[in-house]
Amino acid sequence: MNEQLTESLENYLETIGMLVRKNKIARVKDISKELNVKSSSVNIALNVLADKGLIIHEKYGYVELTKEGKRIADDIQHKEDILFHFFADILGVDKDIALKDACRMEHTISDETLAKIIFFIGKISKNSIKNNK
Amino acid sequence: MNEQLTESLENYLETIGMLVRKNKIARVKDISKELNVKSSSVNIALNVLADKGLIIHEKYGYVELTKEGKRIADDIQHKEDILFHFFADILGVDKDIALKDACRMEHTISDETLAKIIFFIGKISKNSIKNNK
DNA sequence: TGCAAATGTTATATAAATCTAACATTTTTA
DNA sequence: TAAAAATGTTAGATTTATATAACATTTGCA
Repeated sequence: MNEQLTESLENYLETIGMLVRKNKIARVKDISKELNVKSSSVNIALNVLADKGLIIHEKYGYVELTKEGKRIADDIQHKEDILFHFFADILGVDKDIALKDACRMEHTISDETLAKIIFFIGKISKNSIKNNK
Repeated sequence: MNEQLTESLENYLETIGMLVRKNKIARVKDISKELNVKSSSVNIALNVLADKGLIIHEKYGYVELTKEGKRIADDIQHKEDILFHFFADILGVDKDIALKDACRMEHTISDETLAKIIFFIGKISKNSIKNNK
């Protein structure tokens, strides 16, 4: 159940999660547009994800995340959010660059390092309040 | 001249740089051992790197970095060093995990974000001295 | 110094991720 | 409601990165 997904498959899951949040549904066309790949590529990826039990996709129908698929999608989105916040708001990196970096690093950062970053953000924020800046 | 290398090719370059630093020379066998790939895979990668003008590799001979190859290898190594230092020494991440994360993220972090991290490390260090801790 | 061991290379195969082109189904609309 | 447009799927090709197996060269030592 816990085999490692490729960066590509993680991106598909994350995108499906985002589309469901935004539009209630996720379609092949939307995934394709979002990831800048052809819909034939999307189909192949969806078959793999369905085989792994991470999505449900009936022919010509919408794409849905299973419970496990949603867990993974949310986890990756969370990593992206933390990294983006850290880069853009704490380090002061340009927002476009911060997002691009976060979208790549979300696939490789360990839970341990992420946890330390979250802890660090908390500490920094408290200090800012204490020092009134 | 500035086409983007794959993560795999960057790892080969970086490893060659490390071996030359450590042993004066880099051999196919050592690269293979270091990266945990077969020497046939190393050979294929070396051909690609030679085509791109990043290494010199005469048949059955040692592998050398060109000036441009060395520049790239050093750049990646520098990114790894900064990330490792930041994770391990500033955030307090376990050294093994910090290194593993640094070795993956060194391929995706932008120069801008790296520069902000370097600046941040400098600031933190100064504060530590000022606050005597 | 010649042979065995170590090292390096090439040929061929496989997996992942993408593409184009052809085809199928569904949706929209005249 | 039938034809056109939009969307989805499948087949087959390409690229990258790896592997195994067979072969070539170099090195080290009896």
